[in-house]
Amino acid sequence: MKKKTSIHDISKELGVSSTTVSFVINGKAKEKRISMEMEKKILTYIQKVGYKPNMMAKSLRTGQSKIIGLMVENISDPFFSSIARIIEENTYKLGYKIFHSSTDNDTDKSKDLIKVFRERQVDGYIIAPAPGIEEDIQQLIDDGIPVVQFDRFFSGLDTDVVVIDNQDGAYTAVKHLFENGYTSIGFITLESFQVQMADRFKGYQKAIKEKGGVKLLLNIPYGMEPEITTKKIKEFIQQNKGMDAILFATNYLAISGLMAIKELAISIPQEMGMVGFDDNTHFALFSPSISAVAQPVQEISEQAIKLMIQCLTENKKRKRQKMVLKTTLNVRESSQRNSASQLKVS
Amino acid sequence: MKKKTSIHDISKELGVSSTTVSFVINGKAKEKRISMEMEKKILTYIQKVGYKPNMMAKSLRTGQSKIIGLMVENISDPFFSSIARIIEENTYKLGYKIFHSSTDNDTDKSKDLIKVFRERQVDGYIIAPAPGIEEDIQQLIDDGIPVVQFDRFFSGLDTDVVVIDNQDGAYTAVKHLFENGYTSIGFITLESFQVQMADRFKGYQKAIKEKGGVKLLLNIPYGMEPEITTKKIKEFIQQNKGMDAILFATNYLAISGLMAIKELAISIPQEMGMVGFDDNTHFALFSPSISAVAQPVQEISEQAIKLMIQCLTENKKRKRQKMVLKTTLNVRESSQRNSASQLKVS
DNA sequence: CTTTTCAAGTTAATCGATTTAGCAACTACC
DNA sequence: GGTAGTTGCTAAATCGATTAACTTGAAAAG
Repeated sequence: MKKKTSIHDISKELGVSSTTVSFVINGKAKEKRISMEMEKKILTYIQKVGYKPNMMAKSLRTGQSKIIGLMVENISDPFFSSIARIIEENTYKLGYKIFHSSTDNDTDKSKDLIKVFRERQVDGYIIAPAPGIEEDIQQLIDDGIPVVQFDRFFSGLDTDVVVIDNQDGAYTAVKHLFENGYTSIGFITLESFQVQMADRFKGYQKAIKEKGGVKLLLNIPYGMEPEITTKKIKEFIQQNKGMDAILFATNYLAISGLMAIKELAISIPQEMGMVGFDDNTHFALFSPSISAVAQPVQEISEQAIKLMIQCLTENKKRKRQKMVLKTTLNVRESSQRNSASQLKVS
Repeated sequence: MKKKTSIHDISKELGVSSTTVSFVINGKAKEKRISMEMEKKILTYIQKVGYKPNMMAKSLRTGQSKIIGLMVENISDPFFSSIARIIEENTYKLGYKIFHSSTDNDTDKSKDLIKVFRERQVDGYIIAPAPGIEEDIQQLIDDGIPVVQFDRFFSGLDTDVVVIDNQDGAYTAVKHLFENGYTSIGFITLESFQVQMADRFKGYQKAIKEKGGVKLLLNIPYGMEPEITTKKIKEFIQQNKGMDAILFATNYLAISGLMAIKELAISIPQEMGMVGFDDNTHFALFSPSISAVAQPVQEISEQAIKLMIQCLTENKKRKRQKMVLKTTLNVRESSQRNSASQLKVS
């Protein structure tokens, strides 16, 4: 095991002080009045031995780890993994690394993760917060650590926020179903008081009220096995014979719902229309293809990074921003019984 | 911004030396003969102020970062994100954190990432290597840094390896297609010399040879846009009219293939059978459902961690292991024209 | 000729831990 | 009473960087 070369090894080898080497490495040669020849000499040598600074030492001294903590619900969920991918890619270019962790939307796990991140001197947090960690985030803020909330947020906290217009997304989806001839629309969502879910419900409710329709609601507890979810959805469908369309509040609920509908041998979109919240590449490939409210994943990621970098680089007393991004309704076969698929039948 | 309490703050406050505090924190109280009262006193105080050690300082001193680098092809690919999730979860319990990065299977990007990881003093690497980074990994080995290769590997390197039996997986899939009455089976794969792809091809070839069939091969360059891939697959299908089944070498090739088949209005499994390599939760939900060779994701992840932890904790001269895990063929509708779906038709 | 200014570096403290070597005080034993 | 052993703790070096403060010699200014 070769010992890595340190800045001291370099300084000894070249017969200069480590200060000089440090200045050169950090591009402060001009500023600190190091001669061109010295600079060249050091740079050449560094190149030759392939010196790489020890970030641990650097971080210890400067107090900056150049690590951003990313806390999501579940990194294996396509929505979050896409975001993780983009965030990772972009922050990397700026010299930051990402620690990420899945919270499972669990309070204790989240609290614990924040602790671990703090031990690691993470510079800032991009976080889709689990319920019940408001105080922990407040603590971060009090300690001057930048936080960007995304996907959902605690409104009582003075942080930057990137979210989508959940209410509008759900509203548009339900209206779309009405316009396509569906009359009794159900909403299957998570048993959750988090804003993103609450807003999707509000959007649903608003659309229903406008039409004077009846609310048909199913709440699934968080973290349920897919099979159990499917079973519950089947029961829900059977108990509501008149229901002819469903809006699903998350992508995996839509998947479980699809399974339920398949098992009940109900035809989509003829007997039952459906729209999912949060689109997926595969939705276009199902037969029938599945309509969905698409989140602007790229934009969410980029805005979250942008805000985080602003926090990290600009003056402390920046005003916090809240970005609300628009969703897009991707209309496909599953929600249109009076168009394309209708034509096929006739 | 409150300054975090350090071990010195504690020692000063309690009027003891920082050595003593350190011993207690690291559970060496008995070993280092610290009295019970002193231990209790320190532990109580630490609890009270919520002290958290600075891992940067710790790492600097000990030379261990307790960080494992995970390099995958693409973190937003379901296969890799599932693995990332499991690895993250399990290593976390052991006090390790994960840095991960997507290589895009790109040589330069991978080399660069290894550099960055080294700066960060990553303790070990779990890596699905991109082509052309054999020397860089060898360098890691020479420097005594543990490496576990997974999914694919360079056979010239003395590292632990976790892979699946790609050849057998592909062989079984093709044989299955033959058994279900398909006679002319194509193979759509990536233009790649990496072992995992080479082995899948070998398995295909072996099965074809046994039956005395004809090889029908399409190589798609890596990193192609899905639309272009779909176009190429369409052309391939049209140029090979006799071909009645296809094995796809990756999950996203299967998706592009599905799109191509759909656009050509060819019926599955009647006119064309198909099997994907690498299963996906959604495959069971397509109509028809898609058969696939499933990788034991959980086991791959667990073995990779196990081997890494062994490297990290056991004596240096451990013998490297190569684990070859079995795949499972999940038979669904897309590959059976003479069974369930056949019955429906008759 | 003295004082300033400037160029080109260097010294040494520091970040927050770990760890080796050692010190004082007490007990035990012959 | 002298020596050895034990108990309970501490001093100080160290990891590899950064950086404020200082030095030194030469040129410029007065």
